[in-house]
Amino acid sequence: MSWTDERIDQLKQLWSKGMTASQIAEELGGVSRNAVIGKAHRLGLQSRPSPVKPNEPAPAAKAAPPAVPEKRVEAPIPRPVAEPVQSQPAAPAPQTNATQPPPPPQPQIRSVGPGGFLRQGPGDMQSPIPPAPPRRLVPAKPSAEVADKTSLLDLNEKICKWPIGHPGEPDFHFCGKNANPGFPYCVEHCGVAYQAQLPRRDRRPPPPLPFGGPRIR
DNA sequence: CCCTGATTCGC
DNA sequence: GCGAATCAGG
Repeated sequence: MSWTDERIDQLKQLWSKGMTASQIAEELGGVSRNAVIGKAHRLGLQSRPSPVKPNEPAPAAKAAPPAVPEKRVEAPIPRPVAEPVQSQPAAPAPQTNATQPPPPPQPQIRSVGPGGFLRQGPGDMQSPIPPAPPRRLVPAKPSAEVADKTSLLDLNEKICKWPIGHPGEPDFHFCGKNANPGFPYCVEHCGVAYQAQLPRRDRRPPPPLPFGGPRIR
């Protein structure tokens, strides 16, 4: 396997996402953990909490220099703390590529689920699936605001338990629609929750989670 | 032992 | 540039 632009991009994303080198290697396939680490360093990716680091570069144990200290003194700066931290707001450029107008993303039905819900390919999923309800900046009144929301206490086997929003937030609740018989979710959310198993090659985007998407602060 | 990332160095 | 081998901490 070679490091194509695509794979490099995946590496960057997964690495910055906090995945371990092993996980990334497995995800990419065809590369070892070491390959991932090596590439990450060559790319200049910021290293996250590493098990061994805080010390000054110890003498290479391999060469085993008997008495001669070191011929190439690299003058290690004691405290190079001020490293230009490049913030990565994960805001990819618009990429207004005139040569390649984005093809109309047509939801492709992969199969039909037991309850009649339509399975989609992962690539057809919208990024954060259930759009999180508007965030409140101030705590809402517990009573009126949450009155019509399906709370944890309202859950039973007949209603959809798909979470809306994030736990702990005032307006966190559950879908509450009629559940697909035999499933914890309604037909609609079953379509999101249960996807046809596809070969690894086809699995591009990260698996959708039954939440309002990754927490963004 | 397992895991982790860092580093080295032959290719 | 690549990555196996190696190192070293948890």
